[in-house]
Amino acid sequence: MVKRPDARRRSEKSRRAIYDAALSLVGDVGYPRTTVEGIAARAGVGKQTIYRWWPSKADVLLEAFLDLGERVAEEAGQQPYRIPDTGDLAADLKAVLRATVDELLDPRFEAPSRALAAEGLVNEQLGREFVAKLLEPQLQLYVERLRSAQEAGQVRAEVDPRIALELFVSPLAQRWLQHTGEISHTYTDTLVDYALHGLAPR
Amino acid sequence: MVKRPDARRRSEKSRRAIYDAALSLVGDVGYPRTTVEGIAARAGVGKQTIYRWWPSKADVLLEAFLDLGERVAEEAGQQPYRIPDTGDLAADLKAVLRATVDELLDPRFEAPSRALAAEGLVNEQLGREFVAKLLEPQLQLYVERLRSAQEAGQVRAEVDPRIALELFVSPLAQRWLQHTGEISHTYTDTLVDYALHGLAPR
Amino acid sequence: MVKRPDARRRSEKSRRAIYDAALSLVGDVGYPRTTVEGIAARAGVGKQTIYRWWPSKADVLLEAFLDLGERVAEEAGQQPYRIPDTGDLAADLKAVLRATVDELLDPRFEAPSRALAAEGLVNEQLGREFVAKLLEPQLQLYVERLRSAQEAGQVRAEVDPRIALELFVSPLAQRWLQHTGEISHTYTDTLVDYALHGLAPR
Amino acid sequence: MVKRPDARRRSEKSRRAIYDAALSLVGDVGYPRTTVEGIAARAGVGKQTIYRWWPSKADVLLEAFLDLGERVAEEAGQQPYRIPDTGDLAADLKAVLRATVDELLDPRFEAPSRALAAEGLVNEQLGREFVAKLLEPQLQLYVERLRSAQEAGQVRAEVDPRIALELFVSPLAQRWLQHTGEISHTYTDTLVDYALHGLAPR
DNA sequence: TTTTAACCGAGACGGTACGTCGGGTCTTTAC
DNA sequence: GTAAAGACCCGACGTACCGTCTCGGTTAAAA
Repeated sequence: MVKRPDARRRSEKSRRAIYDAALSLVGDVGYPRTTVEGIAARAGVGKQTIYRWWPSKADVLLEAFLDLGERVAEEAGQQPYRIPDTGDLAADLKAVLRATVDELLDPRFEAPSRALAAEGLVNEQLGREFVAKLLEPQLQLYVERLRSAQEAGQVRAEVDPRIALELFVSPLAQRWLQHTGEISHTYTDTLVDYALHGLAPR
Repeated sequence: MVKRPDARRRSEKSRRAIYDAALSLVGDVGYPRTTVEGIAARAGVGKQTIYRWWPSKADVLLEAFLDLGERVAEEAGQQPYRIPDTGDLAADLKAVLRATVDELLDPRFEAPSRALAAEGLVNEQLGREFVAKLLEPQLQLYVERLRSAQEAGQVRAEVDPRIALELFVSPLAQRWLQHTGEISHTYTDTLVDYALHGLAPR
Repeated sequence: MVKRPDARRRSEKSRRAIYDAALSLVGDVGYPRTTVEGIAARAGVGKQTIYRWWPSKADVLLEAFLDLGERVAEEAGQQPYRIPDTGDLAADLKAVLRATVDELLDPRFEAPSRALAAEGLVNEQLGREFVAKLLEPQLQLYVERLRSAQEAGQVRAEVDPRIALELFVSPLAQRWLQHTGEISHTYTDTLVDYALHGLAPR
Repeated sequence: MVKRPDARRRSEKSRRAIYDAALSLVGDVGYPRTTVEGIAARAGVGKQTIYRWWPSKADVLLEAFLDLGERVAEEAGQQPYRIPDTGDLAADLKAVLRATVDELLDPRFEAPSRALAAEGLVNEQLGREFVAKLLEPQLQLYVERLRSAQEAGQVRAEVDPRIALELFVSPLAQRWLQHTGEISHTYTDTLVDYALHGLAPR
């Protein structure tokens, strides 16, 4: 039987400091050279305080990143986010993807999210958590927008939205993750056009 | 000035042993717990022999993997590979993607290629090499097939093949890498259909 | 200025429990592996309750040991102890030393007293306390008995009793502490004989 | 089966540096605050180099101390040491004990030898080694001198020299180790006198 | 054909970080 | 309202690997 620490007595100050230290360290020196000891030192915290609450540095980073997302969302004074629905599917998708491109190029997000994605490839458990907590909720928004488009007759009824969304989301993801190409607003606009109207002649 | 070792005197036996040890270790214990020391020990080789020829374990693995690919190709008694061109673009693409699915599910490839992809996300230099030596050559085959389809009037002339191919390749890649969904022959068939004919009604 | 705890409000039950836990732990796992945390846990007491009243585990043990001595003495229904004075100095000394041998071989005393002696070698302050509270009072009894023997003409007048007693006490102590030889009744008898009559021929 | 390191490849420089660092650290900060990490740092050596060759800091110190003894002995350009035998037993013993007193008061020896003695009380294995390698050889010299005195008729034939020597050696040892009294030339002279001629009137 | 230089297996070395343990302090919770 | 429980910061533990280095020995190129 493992001794679980008492979460009620947890120091909120330390938690915050650890999140901040983790994110800033990853930004400064990169993920592989970020160490638990380094996080503890920068956070002004004992190593044990990290090991008490997280099993590994990847988990620290995941939580720190989720927390960052929440804080950013809160700042933006948000109601649960949805993809805009102006009636023009192409325009709505292009707008959202342009925003995504901007976010992917934001250096604050770059290092930690790439690090998490990488760790997730190799560490199955973390990968699933990463996907479930960060990726899927985003993708679900596309599913909803595509459903609405199907009702409006702008997308064929027999199309599976969960697969359809990958036509424009995955290419962007891959270019960003694997540096297989530049990412830009024109690029994502093109993706939307290709996906909606197909490659074959009409 | 760096001392370059004399490649002519290199022990072929050691090289082979190191490749084998690296691949089998990654398969056995996973990439992060694969160590240079471990590879050396399993290969029956001094550590220095590894460091003499490769700068890092990632590079060892990359070469080992490239070598594995070559050997497999050789076994298959292959002329330089091309995507079949039967005149039916959809059928050709589906066939190739089905073969890719089979390969991705082959456990021999699973651990090392996932490991390399992951390392490539975080280690820019390795990532570029991975893309240049493994990924791009594959993608180039699609570019050629799509060009031929354009000439045959099966793909619109203004479509950029390098982007177009991502509509079916990237979704598969992402599902496999990030476990965001199952991969199967029906799935890739669907991708090809969606990509060629678009999501919007005709 | 240090905050002194209010000794009047001290919990007698905790004190007892700590003494018992400390002695039994030292007996069970040895001094170096006895920890303050371990004592607290076994005593069912918070660590702070120990640190409130003692500066270190050595001091806890010293007090616990003194207390043990007192309790044992009490059990024995004792008036302040003196060395018997039957008029036969040799016999009296031999009797006392035999009793001491028995005590030294009692496993209840072995671990803690050896531990305290060891700690006292290295921790000067504790050493002085150990000597002052445990050792010197014992030695003083010998001083008195030897004085009485001098008055009876059984010991030369010019002999310094404080030094003289060391002739039989120190060898026993050293053998016990440093395992430099076995200790037994015959051994201490011999010591008394040698000390009283000298090594040189009469 | 434990992996034994190859002693032939051992770095003599590191060994020396570790001895020096260990002795000087014990001298500077005392035994309990001497850490393996500290020794490694001061010696400019990796921790593993210490753990490779010694099981604990106590063993490092023991060897360092033995080595110091040897070096000092070598400096003194020594033939195997013996207690002088001028025919006058009392004088010879007094001379040797005076020298011992001087050595015990030498600050170079003080900290490490006290530390070793202390550790030896609690760590049985080390204690035996300490006694066997350092203490007993010294005591044996007294045994020989006393035997010679017995042959010369200056010590009673039935006296056991191994016990007899404790009459003057142990008191000195105890005073030094446990701070139970000052040590000086007059003190050891007195011990010799008492031991040789006894406490009882002639 | 001999010499000789480099590679080779082996593994010790100075280091860095790991994850754990316990010290001594401070805070929270429960009796 | 006191003290148990235990989280906290800190520092040392002993281990695992890192990447470099040195040691003999073997082996293949140059002389």
